[in-house]
Amino acid sequence: MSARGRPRRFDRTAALRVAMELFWEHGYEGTSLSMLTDAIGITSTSLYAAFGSKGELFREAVDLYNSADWSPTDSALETSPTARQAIERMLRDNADAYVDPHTPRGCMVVLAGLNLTSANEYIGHRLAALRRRDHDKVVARLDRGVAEGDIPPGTDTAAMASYYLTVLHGLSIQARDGCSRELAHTVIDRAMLTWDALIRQPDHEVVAGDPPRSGGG
Amino acid sequence: MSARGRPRRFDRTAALRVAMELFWEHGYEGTSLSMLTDAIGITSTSLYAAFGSKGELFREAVDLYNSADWSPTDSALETSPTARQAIERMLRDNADAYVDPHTPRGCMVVLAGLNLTSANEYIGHRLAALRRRDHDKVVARLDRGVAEGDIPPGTDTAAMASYYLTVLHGLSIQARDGCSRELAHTVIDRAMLTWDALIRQPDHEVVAGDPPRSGGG
DNA sequence: CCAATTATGTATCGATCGATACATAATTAT
DNA sequence: ATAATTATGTATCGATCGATACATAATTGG
Repeated sequence: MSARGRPRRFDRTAALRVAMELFWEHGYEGTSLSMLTDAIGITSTSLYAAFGSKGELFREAVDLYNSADWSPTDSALETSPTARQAIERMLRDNADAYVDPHTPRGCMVVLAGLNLTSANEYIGHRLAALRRRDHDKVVARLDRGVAEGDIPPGTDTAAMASYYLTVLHGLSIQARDGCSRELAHTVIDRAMLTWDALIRQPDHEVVAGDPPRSGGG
Repeated sequence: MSARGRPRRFDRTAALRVAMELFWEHGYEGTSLSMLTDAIGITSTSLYAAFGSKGELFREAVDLYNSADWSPTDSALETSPTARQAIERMLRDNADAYVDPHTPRGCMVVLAGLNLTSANEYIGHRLAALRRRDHDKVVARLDRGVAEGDIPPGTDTAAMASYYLTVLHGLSIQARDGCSRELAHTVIDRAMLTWDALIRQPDHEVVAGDPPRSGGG
């Protein structure tokens, strides 16, 4: 690729990952250039040459965070056979990621852009747009459930999506506050009770849906 | 009180409220001294003379936020006759505050200390301690429900509290993302279904609890 | 070898951060 | 009136913010 010129002395991908974890933990404005350069082990000159600016670096870090390896949401929604299983897997896989001891706690998209100076408000808008996209994906998956018959027609899928995303976003705060994996899954147990209470309408048949798990496997 | 000396030319209480709203909206590090002095209309000298430091000012702002006027949680938990009504009122009154157009959206205690430099981590710890205190209050109210008979003995009140606080914290993010008051209450409708699914055990009588509201008061 | 290209190292930019020194104004106690 | 006390206004502190200028090192293309 970049054959010409003096070769880069550091691993750009590894550096991006270090930056992602710093932004993830401390947020955009809570992460300074000196924190980034110290953690990566390069000078600010090299960082700017490789990534352009702090805002560009953050954008790349968010892209990395949202890539398939890091974000279990897409695969949970797409591969689960029923809408109920899709929601539950989305919640449980994300919860596992939120309390993973190898990475900062909670969701970067939720947590990294909340405390911003006016000059950097666009960062918050970008992350809010990503949350809106997740909301739309959940609604689409629920609508697919309606189309496929495992959700009764007439169900307010938008409200249902908002409810489960509220739980998901709340779990980011719980994770930041140190909650255990077990407790997170117990919370999800309770959140899934809503599904059974709402979807099992008296005049509708329930097609699929596994029983609520108790522990969290 | 402060009879001696030159009288203060600004309203300290009003200034504190302005500071509270700025910290509430932008977080601790997202609010600079110049933002504070510009919004209040005083010089940094006067601000330091009146409040000591940025950290002290923030502490007073959090105290104001947690005072009875601003925090409906305590009154909801204490005055509601049943545990179910206490939880539902806590959620609905807080949700109303989160989307109140006269104040920043969401909960200051949840949102203001998430993106911090290492030097200011104590701010995050202080707010986390307040969230833990809320958790303990909810558990205490649920335990009281067990003692008074409207919750079956053996109920995992700690898990129940974590669940409802997860929903409450998630509503702060939803509020930041612009959700309507109606949608917030619809989310709470769904959250309260968990109560009925868990508390109405087949071998236990339900003593109290109003039916789930649909719209939101 | 030489030119072109790309990255690095040093040193620093102007702006802003939170915080203060110092002199002055306005009030009360005596 | 004078001293003591408290607040204000001006001007600025050292540190850090994100970002760059400039010279040098290391590689490829010719």
